[in-house]
Amino acid sequence: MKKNNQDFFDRVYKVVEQIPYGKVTTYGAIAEVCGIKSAARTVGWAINGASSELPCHRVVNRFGALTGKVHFGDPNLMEELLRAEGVEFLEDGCVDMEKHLWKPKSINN
DNA sequence: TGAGTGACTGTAA
DNA sequence: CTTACAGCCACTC
Repeated sequence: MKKNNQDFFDRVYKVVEQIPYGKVTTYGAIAEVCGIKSAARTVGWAINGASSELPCHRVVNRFGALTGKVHFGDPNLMEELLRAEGVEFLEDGCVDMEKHLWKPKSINN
């Protein structure tokens, strides 16, 4: 019962859309809210096939590193977008998770 | 149908 | 401490 794969994608889209301005979240957090915390890798796939309207630049790995920046077409674009939103970066090139980490809540559809 | 890959994470050595 | 391996789920060849 219930579709699984498609539903997972749909959930990912909704979660990413809920990311507030100037905030970021992690793949694991999204996957967990989607019901499969172990599917962090699949979250990346879902975002990869998502619409351009999706703020995928606010999605980073658990370290805050912009691992998906290469998929934006320009490696600097992701960082520029986040900086434009007021997101601070550490010397490591990672997002300041302590200040900008946003924990997604239940989808609640 | 089966094997390989990937925008991740966690544990082991 | 750093490096390697395995697990997880969905997609493509």
